[in-house]
Amino acid sequence: MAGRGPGSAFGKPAALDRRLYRRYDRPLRHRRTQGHFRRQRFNEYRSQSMNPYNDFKVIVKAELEKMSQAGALPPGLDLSRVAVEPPRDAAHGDLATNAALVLAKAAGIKPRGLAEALAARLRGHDDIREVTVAGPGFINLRLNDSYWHGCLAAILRAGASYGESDLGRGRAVNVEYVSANPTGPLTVGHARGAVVGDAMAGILEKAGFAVTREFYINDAGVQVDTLARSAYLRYREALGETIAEIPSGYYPGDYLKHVGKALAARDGDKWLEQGEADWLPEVRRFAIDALMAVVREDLAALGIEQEVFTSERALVEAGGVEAVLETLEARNLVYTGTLPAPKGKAAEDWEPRPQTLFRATDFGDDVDRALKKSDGTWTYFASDMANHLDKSRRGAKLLIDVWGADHGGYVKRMKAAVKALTEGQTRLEVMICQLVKLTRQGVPVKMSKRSGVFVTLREVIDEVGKDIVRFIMLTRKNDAPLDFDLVKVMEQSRDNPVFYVQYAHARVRSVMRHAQTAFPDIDQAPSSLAGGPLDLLTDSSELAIIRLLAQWPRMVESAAETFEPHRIAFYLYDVAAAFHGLWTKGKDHTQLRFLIDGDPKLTAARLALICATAQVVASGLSVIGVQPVEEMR
RNA sequence: GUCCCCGUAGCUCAGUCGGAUAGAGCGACAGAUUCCUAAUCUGUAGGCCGCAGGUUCGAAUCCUGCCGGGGACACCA
Repeated sequence: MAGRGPGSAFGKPAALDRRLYRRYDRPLRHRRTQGHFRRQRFNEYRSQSMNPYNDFKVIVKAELEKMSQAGALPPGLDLSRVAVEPPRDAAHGDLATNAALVLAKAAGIKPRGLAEALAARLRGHDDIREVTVAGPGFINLRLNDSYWHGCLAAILRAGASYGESDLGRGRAVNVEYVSANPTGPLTVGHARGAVVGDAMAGILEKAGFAVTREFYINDAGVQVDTLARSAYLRYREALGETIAEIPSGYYPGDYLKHVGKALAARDGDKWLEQGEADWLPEVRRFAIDALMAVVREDLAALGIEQEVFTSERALVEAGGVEAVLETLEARNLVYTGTLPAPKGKAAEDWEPRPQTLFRATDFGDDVDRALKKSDGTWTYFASDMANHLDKSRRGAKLLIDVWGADHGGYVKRMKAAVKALTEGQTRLEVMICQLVKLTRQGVPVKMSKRSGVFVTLREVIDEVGKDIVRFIMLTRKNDAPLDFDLVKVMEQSRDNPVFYVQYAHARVRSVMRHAQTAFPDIDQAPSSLAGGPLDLLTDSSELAIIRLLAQWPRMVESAAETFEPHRIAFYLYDVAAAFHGLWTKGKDHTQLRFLIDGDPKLTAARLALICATAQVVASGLSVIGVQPVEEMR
């Protein structure tokens, strides 16, 4: 109906996709680990990184290697499944490793026994305060407070770059999103895909990928012909004709009146007496240009700027589909055949018809797919294959498409196509976005592109602001339906995550402002705060926040690896909750307040903590394209 | 009929490439405000993780089959 956009929500990659991704990534990751290892050895006195999970994974693996060398473990064990993670329950410790559990079988040692042996070795480490073996063979590590203080300092010194990783190692990724028919302004339906795609791009950038943001303009189908005819109607109207009613099958929206007027202003009545075949191509081109300008403005209002806009029509005219055909024919993947009738659907008008087909079934699809329509022109699928081949040839070995849920049935064939066209060298990941249910105080707001009374994206942005739109769109997994209530998202309460997170940031800024007057001698530059007496931070709530902040890099990586941008929003909510908790704790226990009269040292340490908190919140918001606020009023 | 997604507390949803006693918000109940923004916070109650098998030392997570909800099923985009 309208490009790929109108759906809205994210999709969790299927199991098969996860496996594909891992295969693609494994050798690289392995190398990365080794690199880490070398660096660690090379620089033994380096204070520490900002990622305890990576640091201690290296340490755990090093101890395992030593155990192998000492004969306590068989040589050549596969350590790839060894993980160091936050324990499910913070009461268990700061870090937990599953090493004993995953190695027990291959080593022929009982998990508990292996765990005890490894634990004994880890007990010698400087930063580790306590090592316990629990459950079936988990090893829980508790770190010295000084380690976390060092972590906090490192976070502050890293500044805006904190959370960046080299997961992507500069590899090119193409993220294609929105990709609507240029037949009208963007609607709320498009907004989710737009936000999800743009946030995904931001996350991948943070994770070290070279990201291209792309928009594929579906300007070659019958819908843009309809657009042209609708615009032509408005053109006649602009020249004085009375159009009583827009016939069904035409786009009725008022926005086309501007197009009609603009065309009349430019060309006068030169198209009035001509036949459709003569005026249509030019009117179409004119209308598409006009509407793409509107679409770009709508995207800009959302804070989205895609650097590549690919026109389907231009791609086809440049011979893109021929390139596809050539590639496929070289591999004998094209033939003429007749597809079976679709089942379960009343297909009275169906008739067997020989078609030009792509052997999609060779690549996991359910049925071979048509490349040509009955009128001899290319199918949308054929030109979309050209689009994907083109993207791949431009260098991206990972392609991400963000589609609406109504295109879910299209995923298999496009993946098959990419596999065939690139001989498995390029991977396609499709993020499916479910519908957004737009309501106002619980009452559904209708949106229908053709009715002319739809709710445009612009209207929603004007009403609630782009930052709220962006954040709310990421508060659900993309493949789950999302409720968007125009009133609720403006509420200032804990159950409104946007507010809650923004408020945490604003509260920090508020304290910092107070500190400026109460403690003018404290230099608030993060690098200065990092040098403060951080060892004064000893309360469990304070250390809990540092641990949470230390998870930011792995949050970025996990969101990138799983293609799940919503994780960022949930993480930020957790950080905000920890901060608000500490704040209120200071109500009951005044010694825990951030600003302590007569104690500039403790105050400086507390400022370092909340400054880092605000920094991570701001960093997270920036990754998903939301502007942090200085105050809420 | 086939394929894809989903099914977790009364409601809305998290659950880190299989791990420990499955978490949060809302709602309910009980509390906290001379003090940096109470726009917040603390606590209590509430679960055969749709059902049944299977793989595994170990399953909400992986596999199979059902049940229930949504979406897609030649030539549209």
